[in-house]
Amino acid sequence: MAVTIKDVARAAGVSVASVSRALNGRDNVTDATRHRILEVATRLRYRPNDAARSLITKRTRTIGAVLPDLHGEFFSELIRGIDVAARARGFHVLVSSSHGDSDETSAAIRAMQGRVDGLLVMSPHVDATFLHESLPDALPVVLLNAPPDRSRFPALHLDNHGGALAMTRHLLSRGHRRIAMIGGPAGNLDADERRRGWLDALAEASLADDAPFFDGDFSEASGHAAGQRIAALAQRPDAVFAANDMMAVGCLIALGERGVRVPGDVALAGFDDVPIARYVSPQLTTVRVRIADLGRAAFERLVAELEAPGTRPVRAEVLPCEIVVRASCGRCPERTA
Amino acid sequence: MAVTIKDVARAAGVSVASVSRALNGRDNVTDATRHRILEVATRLRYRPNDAARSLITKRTRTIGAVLPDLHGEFFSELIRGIDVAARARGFHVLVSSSHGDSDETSAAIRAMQGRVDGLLVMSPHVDATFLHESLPDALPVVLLNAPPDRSRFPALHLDNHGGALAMTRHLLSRGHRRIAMIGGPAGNLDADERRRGWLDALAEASLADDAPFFDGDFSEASGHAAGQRIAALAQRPDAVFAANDMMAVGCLIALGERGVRVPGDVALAGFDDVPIARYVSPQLTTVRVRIADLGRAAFERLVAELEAPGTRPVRAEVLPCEIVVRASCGRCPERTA
DNA sequence: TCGCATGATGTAAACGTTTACATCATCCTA
DNA sequence: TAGGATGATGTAAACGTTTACATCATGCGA
Repeated sequence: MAVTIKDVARAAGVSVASVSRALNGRDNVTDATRHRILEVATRLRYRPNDAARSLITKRTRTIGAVLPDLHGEFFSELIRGIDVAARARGFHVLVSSSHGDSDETSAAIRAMQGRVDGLLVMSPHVDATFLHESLPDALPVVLLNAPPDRSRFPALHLDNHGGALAMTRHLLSRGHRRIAMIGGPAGNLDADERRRGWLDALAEASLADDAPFFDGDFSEASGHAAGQRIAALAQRPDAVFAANDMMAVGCLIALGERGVRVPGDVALAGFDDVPIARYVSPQLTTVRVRIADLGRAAFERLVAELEAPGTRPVRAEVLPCEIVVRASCGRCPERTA
Repeated sequence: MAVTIKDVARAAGVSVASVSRALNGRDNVTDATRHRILEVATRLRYRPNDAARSLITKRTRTIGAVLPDLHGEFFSELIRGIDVAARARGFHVLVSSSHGDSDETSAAIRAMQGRVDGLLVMSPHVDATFLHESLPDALPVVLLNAPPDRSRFPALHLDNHGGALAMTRHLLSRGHRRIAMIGGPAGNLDADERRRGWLDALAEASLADDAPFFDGDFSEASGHAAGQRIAALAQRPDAVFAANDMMAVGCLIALGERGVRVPGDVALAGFDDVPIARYVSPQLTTVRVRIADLGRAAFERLVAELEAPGTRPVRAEVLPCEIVVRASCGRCPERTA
């Protein structure tokens, strides 16, 4: 049988109330008493029972992270960011990596009810309405990279639009005029925003009209397919901007197979800055997203909500990206934020 | 105020005991009563309070996963494997990605006390003694890729030795005689086992004596450095077996920079089968480890311990690896298990 | 010296379950 | 038909905390 607060009280010759007060740092305890209690508690290796505490405080000091099927690096970095921030504040993290469909997501959310003080939810393609049904009004939620809507939930986004805008501007500044894009899966928010950034930058240069766009789905294979089509084009683009690195890598390989040189014949850029980006040849120019920061920021936003519900406006925050210039878009030593 | 078991009892016209029995599937409840209770419970959207339940049952239906700093793919796959298995059995997963030092690991373990029914702990380099101090005797623990010892904990291992043995044998079967290895960090169990497998295979062919060994630390940079030294060697090896894929990639790049062709001049193999392995050129021959399976198996082992403590012998289980033959070791169409 | 404010400490209720035990109705057997 | 076995249901204790409230001692001003 584990040692309880009663054992500590008895051993210290005080009441359980005093033990509770001393251990929770309340001020209405004599220093002498507190000291004695603390000493006894450590000697007895006392550990408060979280269940009993939660039962009465209605707090678990645990948050849930509900994530879709993410590629390894994104997933691990995100969890890492969340976990580090959570630990710093004495919170625990319950994970659920839901595999795609929204039924499973809402099942996971339901299962977490009562075990968590709040939820971090990432669901890049589903529309948020199902969330409103799955979630009890009382539970604080922060959305990650979720579609913008007039939701009652605060949300955090990577600046997909800004990153794509900056990258396309960069390519334009290098003298490229005909800049193609390989897009991501239909209905994916990140993909849409990246496409929008690309288009906006082209529009600034009055080049948006017949800009070549190729469908993709974020997979290396779809990038490869797009690369093949690009290689076969009568009028090849000066540059190709893939909506993520995996497609850029696929495209790079396809171009190589067709004898199209990068960056000699065509410049190439990606998005995400996955580790692979540094290992392909030429190294890939890309947009770096600070994923761990996204996780950390989301957690902090959630904690703010927990500690002072409703005090901060429910709005979307945007985390900046930075472009990372490497060899695949030609010799460009500078690195722009 | 949330709806409690009392509300359900009142609405169904029975006692709380009957509600509890009905909801927990006990057999001593009339079908009629059970049905009525269930109906009322769903109508009222009743959700049992986990804290109250845990308080009395001493169970949380949650397990903790304490993981070191792993590369993205390994981390996410492992969590995924654990999570899927856990969800199937109605368990939750508390994660903690400790960043290296064992102080933090044991802090994480301590923090999880009382919140979890059992622990999955991965700590490839620390010696397991500190675990014995950090862990209460009562808490079931399964170790992942931990050093073998006369521990009281069951453990699961990837078959690092077997994988390296199989890969080295494969290289030998392709006619390579002088097979170098780039090793992993000192004191790392996986690295040691892989080296041992390589040595054992060489010993079988009486080639172990002056086999070239290069130090590495699992980083791409250390592989690159080793590659440079290999390229500069007067008597180059026929093949290089890197203890992980990242070092193999680094080595590949270094060799390419020095004009050493792979697989023409030297064959190359790695370990892990990370996604990058397929995207380098030539594609990398490597040892595939089924990480999600490792997570799943570890969870199942832990659950077995939870449900029938001490019934299964405390011993180490080993999960097989398979070698994946690609272009980097020359044209070898077959794929061996 | 009395009464009162102040501050430390104790008492006990409450949180929402599960479950041992008591109770009660029903059915079967003698 | 009495009485015992069986099985459904109810009662209440228990789990280990936190916290509102009561109590008590102390010090201070009048």
